[in-house]
Amino acid sequence: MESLKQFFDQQTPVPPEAWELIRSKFTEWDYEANENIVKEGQIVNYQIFIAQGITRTFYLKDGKEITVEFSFENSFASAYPSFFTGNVSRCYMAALEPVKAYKISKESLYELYDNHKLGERLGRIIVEKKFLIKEDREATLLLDSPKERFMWLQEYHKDWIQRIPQQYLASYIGISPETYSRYKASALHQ
Amino acid sequence: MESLKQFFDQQTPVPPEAWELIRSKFTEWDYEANENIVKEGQIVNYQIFIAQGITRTFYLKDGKEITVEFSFENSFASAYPSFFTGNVSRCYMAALEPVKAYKISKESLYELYDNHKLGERLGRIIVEKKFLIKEDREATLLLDSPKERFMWLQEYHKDWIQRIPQQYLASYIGISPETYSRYKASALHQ
DNA sequence: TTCATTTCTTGATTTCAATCAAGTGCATTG
DNA sequence: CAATGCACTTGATTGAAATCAAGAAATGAA
Repeated sequence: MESLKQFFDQQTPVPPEAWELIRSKFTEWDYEANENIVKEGQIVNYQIFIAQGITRTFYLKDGKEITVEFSFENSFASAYPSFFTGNVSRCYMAALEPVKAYKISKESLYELYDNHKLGERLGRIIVEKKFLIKEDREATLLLDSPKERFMWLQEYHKDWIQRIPQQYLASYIGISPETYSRYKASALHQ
Repeated sequence: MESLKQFFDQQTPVPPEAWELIRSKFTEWDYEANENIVKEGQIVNYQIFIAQGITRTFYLKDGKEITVEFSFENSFASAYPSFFTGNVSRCYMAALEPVKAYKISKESLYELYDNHKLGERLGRIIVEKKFLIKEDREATLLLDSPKERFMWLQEYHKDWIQRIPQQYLASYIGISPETYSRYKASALHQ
């Protein structure tokens, strides 16, 4: 779980004995490619830290999958609306590639929160970062045109383009697969 | 600052001595209607708790204001991307009505975080809630049509419609003022 | 390798909301 | 009380992306 330790240390220094305790709360967990980690209707009472692989979070509307999030190695993932509220999840989370993860239950996490200030701090910092991503995304969806969002992807997320099927990228930036394909073609001819 | 105490107590119980300390970190602050509380380019190192009034957060793109948030009484507001990252703000925050607020500096807040587990907890819980709002909003913007977003407003936020000028509501749900007006007219005739 | 299935591309058409443009009503103010 | 501006409405037009519809290419299983 070295990657997890490193992740925490990047947020705030974690002394060895705290790390031992934290570590003991996590269990290893693997998911196959395309496996649904979370399904709509489930109550999600855990988070995972992704050591390897990518997850995709999406909603199903009128039979269409609409992707709202990709989570990569060295980050936490969950169906957060369900996790935070205790309500059933409206979204799915699936493994895009085989995923190696460390799982922590809500119960264990809250134990950590109750007994260790450091736990609270890590929890706060992690959610602050997630909030920033969403805020950014909100601005993009409201301010930028579909074409601008496509170009943002090309400019800042070449790595995503390598690893993630095009249809999911299209859906993530809120455009149809056809439009994505056309933008791609027209970007090449320039 | 009774409203602030109540707000905290709703999140997690706050013992009297902790409350005394917390209270001492806040200062009263008033803003006039239409006053810009935050301007683009500023580094925002405080949050406010709104006791009375509404604030509106917006981006300026090509001379157009695009509203991303309303904050009402009994909630915290700030230009969070700037507050969390320390970068200059890309958005504005203005008072929609005269605002009576309690202000806390980042410095004081972080002091509270450092010295009191309760501070961390409150900070975490507040961000978690803000995150949920953004996540919900992301889903709406990606999943729902302009008309559906308008209807959502009509159904769940009648109070907003009472208090907030129409142009801002239009911008908040990502449609033009003209389209908003038309939807409104067609909703009346049904 | 071949076959089947899924993903991506390309073309034709449609549609919904933006934009452009006038006009109406309302409030503020001199 | 005009008169100026501002918010909202209504109409005409445009345009960008969705949808519909076939193919082409890539993937993967037998």
